Amino acid sequence: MGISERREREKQELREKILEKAKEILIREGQDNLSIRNIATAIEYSPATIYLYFKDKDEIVYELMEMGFGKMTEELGDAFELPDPVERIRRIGQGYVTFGLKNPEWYDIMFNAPQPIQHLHKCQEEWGYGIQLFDFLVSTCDDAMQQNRTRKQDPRLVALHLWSTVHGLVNLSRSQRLEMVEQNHNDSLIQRTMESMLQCIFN
Amino acid sequence: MGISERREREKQELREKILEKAKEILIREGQDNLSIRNIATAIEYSPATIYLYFKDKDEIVYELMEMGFGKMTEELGDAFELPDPVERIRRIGQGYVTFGLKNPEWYDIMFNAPQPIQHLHKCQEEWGYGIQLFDFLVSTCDDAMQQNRTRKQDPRLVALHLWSTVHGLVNLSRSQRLEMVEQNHNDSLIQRTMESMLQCIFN
DNA sequence: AAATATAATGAACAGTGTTTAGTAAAGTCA
DNA sequence: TGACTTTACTAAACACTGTTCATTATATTT
Repeated sequence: MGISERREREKQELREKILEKAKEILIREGQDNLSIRNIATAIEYSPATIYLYFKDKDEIVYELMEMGFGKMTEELGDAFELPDPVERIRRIGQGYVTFGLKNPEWYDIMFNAPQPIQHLHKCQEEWGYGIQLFDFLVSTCDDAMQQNRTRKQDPRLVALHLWSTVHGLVNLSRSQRLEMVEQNHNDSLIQRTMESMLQCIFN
Repeated sequence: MGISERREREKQELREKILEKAKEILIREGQDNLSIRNIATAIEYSPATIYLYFKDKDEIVYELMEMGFGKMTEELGDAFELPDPVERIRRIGQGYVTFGLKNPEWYDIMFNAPQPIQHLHKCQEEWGYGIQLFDFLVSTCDDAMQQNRTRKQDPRLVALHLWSTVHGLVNLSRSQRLEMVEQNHNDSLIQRTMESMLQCIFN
């Protein structure tokens, strides 16, 4: 009988419509306006209906985080496949920061918001995308080390150094702290700082 | 006539009591529970009264940010006066990160929250404490450069590199992203990453 | 004591996430 | 087709949030 299958499909469709509208609200109105009621209005259902498709708001934000990682991975494009490890790191770093500066709402959900992590804890699951990205960075740092492009040390320390810096730069910009200490702060200052870091880590 | 002076004094006292209770709530219950109503209950006045002493909540959070800077400066202690610029940077960096990890609520208000910056915009004022700290860092980097302890370059880039990294580390820890990618993440991993950065910038 | 100036508040507004009891619709079977 | 069951949905409520404003209470001055 195809009825229960159709029902399953319809259920899936509404679930995806909720996420689609949530995404639109996030982009157009920001995280502050991403409320259950606003999503409900957008999909033309009552707020309570959303709870038949998602356990809570954390789960919706978690799904948005996954969408964000998809978007970022897409934008990073072929940077992952560059043969030279240092160039790989450079291009990934630039792409990461550019993504963060151009999509602060996405970035915030992916790397700052507590909701997705809360959801992972509730499900006892791992942060797949994050782990994947960090592990790739660690192994790329290891590649660079094998080629004597950087000092011998725990590659996780180099990876964390890199990640912290780009994360810090994006957040200092997003929180308006950078423009408070550097009036003529622009993307170039951030780019040059990144380059300064790369020059200092690799050779 | 001393009456208007006494009134002024009483007004100041209640204002400070509000901030004192706000601070207590922030420490004991976190930023999420720092609501006007909770403060009102704590000072045994109605919520509306608070608006006779502060323009809005942003102003209260701004004042807490200033308190936080006082607290941090205190904890950094004599690190500012170390004669060796690199040692100065090392100790300030360690103090900064330790403060951030031990006082996430304070740190968040000081370096992440939008409210204090919103307040500064409304008053058309500058971020005094932040500028002071960053400028000190820039000039310390300059000192190190004069002593040939680091490559010749714009000291602002080195300062921003340092700040971004420690800011990134504190935020990755605070947002639980670090423990998601490194199960046995502890303060030592962060400390070693900082040391790795210092080894790579200075000599 | 009456008039005035200051201080404080109750109640409301428009919002938030979430739960629950009850209703409407759809599917099943005689 | 009509009765029964299962599924889908929602109105209303709860306990919150920041903020404003008309009204009341208190303190000071005349």
